[in-house]
Amino acid sequence: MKLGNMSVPGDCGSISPILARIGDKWSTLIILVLSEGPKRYSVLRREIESISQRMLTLTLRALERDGLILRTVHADKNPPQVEYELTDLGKTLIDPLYALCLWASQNCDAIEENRKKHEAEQADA
Amino acid sequence: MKLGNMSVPGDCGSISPILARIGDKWSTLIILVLSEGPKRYSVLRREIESISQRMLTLTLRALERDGLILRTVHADKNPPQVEYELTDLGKTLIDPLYALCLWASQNCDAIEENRKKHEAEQADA
DNA sequence: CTGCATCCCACATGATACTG
DNA sequence: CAGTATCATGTGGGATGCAG
Repeated sequence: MKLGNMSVPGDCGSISPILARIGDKWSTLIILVLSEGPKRYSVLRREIESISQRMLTLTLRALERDGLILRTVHADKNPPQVEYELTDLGKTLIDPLYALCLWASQNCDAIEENRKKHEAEQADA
Repeated sequence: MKLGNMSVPGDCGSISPILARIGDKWSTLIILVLSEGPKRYSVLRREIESISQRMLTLTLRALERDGLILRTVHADKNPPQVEYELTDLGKTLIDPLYALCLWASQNCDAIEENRKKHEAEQADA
């Protein structure tokens, strides 16, 4: 795939699935939250208010499977604790993801505005 | 939301929907393809092989609604032509998106490997 | 050529309840 | 605390056919 002057090594068919994973509803959020440092399961749940227990578990597993996060069980503790943290690979995702986040926060107003404007035009027609 | 030393203006509740939009299955691909320049509907269809007509239209409409792309109809032409291009707002997305793409292409092998390794460990247990 | 409408199914996600 | 299991559901997305 090429992008203007830039070119992406590898075909776009191979990056699309990756994009799908990190772009899914929760992965990005989880990675960003974990970028602050290791967190326990319950902490993640609290910080990502809207996520359901189920999806938190599923997403964490998927990210672990891909080697983006590390899951550490402290079985000796009572109550039991499980800590999640980014792997080195996972950490390399912080920067690009943060850039995207920044873009989103900077432009969400503009998008919102465009949406309203568009609705208004629709009403005319 | 905070990310290590960095902090994101606005709460994460507001950026999540944005991330969801640009992170959906097709938006990223379409934006990247359009970053090469304006394209006609049929051209987009050809370049993004796996997309269905329906999803192409739907995604284009959504992106247009958000002011990321511009839709221009050349009604005078025969056969009719419709051209899509990135708006200025849309163009600001290229860089962060490209960064992500680059990451994906650079690390998809590592991820693939991790996945296999993980499966092997599962088999042991 | 462009693209809308309809049908339809699979899957992703949510809610709730239960377990070690 | 950290999950798992089950059920219910909404939506994404493909196929097809029609229209301007």
